Amino acid sequence: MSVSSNTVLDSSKPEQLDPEKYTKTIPQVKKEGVHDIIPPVQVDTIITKAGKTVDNAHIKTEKSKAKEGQPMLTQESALGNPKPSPTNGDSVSKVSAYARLDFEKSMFYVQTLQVVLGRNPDSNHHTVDVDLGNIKSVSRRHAIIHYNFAAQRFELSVLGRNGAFINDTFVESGITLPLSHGTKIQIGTIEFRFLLPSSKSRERSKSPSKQINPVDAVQLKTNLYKNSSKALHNSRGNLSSLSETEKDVSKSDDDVKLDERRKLSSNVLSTATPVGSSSSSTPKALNLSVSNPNDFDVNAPTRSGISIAQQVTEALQTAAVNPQSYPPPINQPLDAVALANLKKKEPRKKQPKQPKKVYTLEEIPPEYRTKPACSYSTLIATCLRARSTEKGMSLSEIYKAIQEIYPYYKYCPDGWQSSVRHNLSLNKLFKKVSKEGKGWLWGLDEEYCAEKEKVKKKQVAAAAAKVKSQQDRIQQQQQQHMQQLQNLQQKYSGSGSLPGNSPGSAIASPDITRSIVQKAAVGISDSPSPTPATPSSSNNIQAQLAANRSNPNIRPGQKPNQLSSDTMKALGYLQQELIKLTKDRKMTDKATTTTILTQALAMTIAQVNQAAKNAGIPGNPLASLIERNPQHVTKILTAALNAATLQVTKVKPPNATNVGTSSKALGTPKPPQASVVTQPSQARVQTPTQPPFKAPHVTSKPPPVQVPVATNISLNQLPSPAVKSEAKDSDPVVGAPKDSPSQSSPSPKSSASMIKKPNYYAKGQPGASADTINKLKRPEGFSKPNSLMKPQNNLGHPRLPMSFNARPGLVESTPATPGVSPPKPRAHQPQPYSKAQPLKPVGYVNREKASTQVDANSVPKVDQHTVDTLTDSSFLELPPELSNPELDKVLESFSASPTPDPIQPRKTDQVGDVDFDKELDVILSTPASVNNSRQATPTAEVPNLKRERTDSDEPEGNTIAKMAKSEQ
DNA sequence: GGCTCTATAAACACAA
DNA sequence: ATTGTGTTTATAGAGC
Repeated sequence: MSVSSNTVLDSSKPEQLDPEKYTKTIPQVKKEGVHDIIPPVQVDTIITKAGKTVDNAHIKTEKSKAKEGQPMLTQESALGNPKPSPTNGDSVSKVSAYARLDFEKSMFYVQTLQVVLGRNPDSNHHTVDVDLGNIKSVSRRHAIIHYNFAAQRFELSVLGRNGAFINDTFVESGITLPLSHGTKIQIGTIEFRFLLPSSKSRERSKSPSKQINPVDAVQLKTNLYKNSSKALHNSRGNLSSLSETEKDVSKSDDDVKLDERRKLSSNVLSTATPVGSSSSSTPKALNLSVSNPNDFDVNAPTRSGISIAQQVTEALQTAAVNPQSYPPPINQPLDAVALANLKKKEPRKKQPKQPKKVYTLEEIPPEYRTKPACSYSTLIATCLRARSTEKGMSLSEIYKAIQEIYPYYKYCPDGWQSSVRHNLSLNKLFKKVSKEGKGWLWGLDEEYCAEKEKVKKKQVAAAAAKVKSQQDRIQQQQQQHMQQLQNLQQKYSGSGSLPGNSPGSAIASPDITRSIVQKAAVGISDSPSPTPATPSSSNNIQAQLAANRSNPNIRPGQKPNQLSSDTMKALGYLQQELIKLTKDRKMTDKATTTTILTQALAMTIAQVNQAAKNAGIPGNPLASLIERNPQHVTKILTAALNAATLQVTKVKPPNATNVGTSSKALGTPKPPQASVVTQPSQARVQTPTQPPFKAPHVTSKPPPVQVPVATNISLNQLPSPAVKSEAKDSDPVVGAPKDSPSQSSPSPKSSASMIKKPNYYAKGQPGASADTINKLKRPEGFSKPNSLMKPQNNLGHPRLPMSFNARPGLVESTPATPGVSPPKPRAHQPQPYSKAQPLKPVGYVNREKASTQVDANSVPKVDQHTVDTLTDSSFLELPPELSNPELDKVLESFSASPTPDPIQPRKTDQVGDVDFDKELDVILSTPASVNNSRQATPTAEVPNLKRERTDSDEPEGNTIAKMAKSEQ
């Protein structure tokens, strides 16, 4: 038989209680005792002999036992050992109890108003106050002795399946019988008697004995619950201190530590002095102690009404809170402080509000331990939908509903109510329906809900449309691509001289040409300009380049990151030169500049390749040319740039000074076209499903600085959907004229929807990466290590680094190379509904920043995009299959054979009159030595050289013009 | 880094 | 005076 707490306190942690604390609280209890409220009744006072508190008595009892060397009575001892002498005042005189259970050879003092008798606890799940041993016939919780307030007596409730014998009469399970002094009880084979204090001891009680009203008990219960709970709540923060005091207790308990005591007491039969709060808190108020076991009388129990009332209330409360649980569950929220507060005889109205029960993790069902994922607004809305009437729901009802629907809030600490209130007040989703009493009845604002739903649907639809437009766009691009290929194949099929299609041509490799062509195809075709501007030239270039792409070795979806280092270097050189050349010019706008640069680059590449092919030069002619005579390349570039400028803008490049220009070369000048962007064939242009890109470029005003769409597209990613179409920062919306966005873009929203996402997609991609931009912000940006960089000390015409020929390892990947998977597109998820978040025409973001005038300063910015594209991975990646050993041979041969200076200033001022063929014939036949010597030319010469050429490079322009004408 | 949304807490006012 | 309710403000974190 064990002694454990039979109070509502956590019996598993009796050590949490600080007897000294209780002792300190006792005076309060006495002072403010509940005597006035709940007068003691017939529960007679158990005499106190020593006048010590029961706490002390309890502790001292055990202490004394230990000190006196008395073994803690085990069940065996209790049942088998000689019963302690009742007259042993030392051992019992300090015991306070309401009753006593006299076993054959031991005693159990009932010091609480509820005592559980049962089998030896075999687990932590149940505890008993009186351990009847590990007998199968005894249930774990076989019987309960409790004080019945209404009947003002102790009673025995039989719970055990096997029933019990009361005064030799079998009582089956579920029966409750009154206990009187001397009642004989037999549970299983264990027999004992219930004894009450004698009237003598009752008389000795100093406590007044008043009649208790059962109603009071009920009231007391309520108040007690509140008080205790509140006290517990208030004392929550004292748990640690309690623990601290527990340590003190353990320390002060010099002989038997509490844990040991608990273990040892498992079979103690003597005193069931609860370590719990009630016993600890009540004794002084109870002010009872048993001076002598013989004091137990047949007559009514003696009590101090207050304490008994409290304990009864506790019992009732326990039963109420855990009706299936006797004794109360672990961690029942009652502790010393709580009980001490309970005893405070304060006016009821001042009693603090009942706090919420604090649940331990174990008490909370696992499924309710986690907070619902939904927000409070969702929470409330759900509850309102589920429970609300037309009148709405009061706050308390909402609380309740939330707790019922989301039991988590049944167990979680308070505080969420504040959030609920906050939400109700703040969220427009909720509205006050009607007033009721102090507060309002809340309901859902259905209109708002509908609006919200509407917006959500819109957003979802917009997102879906966005995705679809992307898909359509990709599809169209693919179709355009295929169509281009077909056209070009037809166009060049008979000639057998596809530019750049020579086996060894790495310059005009499909990768590069794809880059450019796709740039043109995407950018130009996406251009909503209704004017198919100069389709000839663009077609020419695109055809030429697309034809290169027709290389069957390159699959459509293949990553075009397979250029040789030579090619990359050559392209890098060309890019740099283009940038430099463009800097000197007044370009119209970004789109135009992009187009011009693209065309110029394409022209140069194509012409070099074609010339090389015509000359029978295998390998990488452009690389060789750059290697041997970069000045010539610059010259060609200049001419091509002029030609492209003329083609695109129909205006002679203002700065086209280096290469002769000839408007005549173009034949009859076309009427100035507003469209600044070269339009490919209409078939390619049409992108009906992409309104944003249909924004016309045509404008009588200075053309807006448009995002060179193509340049923002990671060409090498095609058919990747990662197409950036939205300008970043200062970039305006494609096709969205600054001044009349609605005109060019009928649906800004749709435009936005189409533009926004590509921006995400483009993030981190080569064409638009910040790194690329940065690189372009510094014209010498190619100074990145290992990049295709001209020496800085060779300004205009740098000699390519010696590593030019070293193909391997040259590739300096751009921030996002094609080999690297593109940045995961951030799903442009619709923003959560926001009351102040209308759909913004994001397409026009920062439009005002876009300059419609492209001056020299703006050109580099435009170049950034262009070069971004041109320097994307397709330019920088080394295609293994193009690692043609022939390249080395050619390069070696070029570098080995001296070449006369081929550059002869030619008098021409006509753009596009550069005779690429002748020029290249000369250039390519120029001994390297001569070129090398030229490379030593100070860069300061470059402008002069260009000027020279301006006057003398008419053939180049002519060639370009011829090309343009042929395309017409 | 800024913005928005959400959660949380606290202070305060008001009414029953 | 107390309590419940409602409002407002501030702060912090997360996501975009």
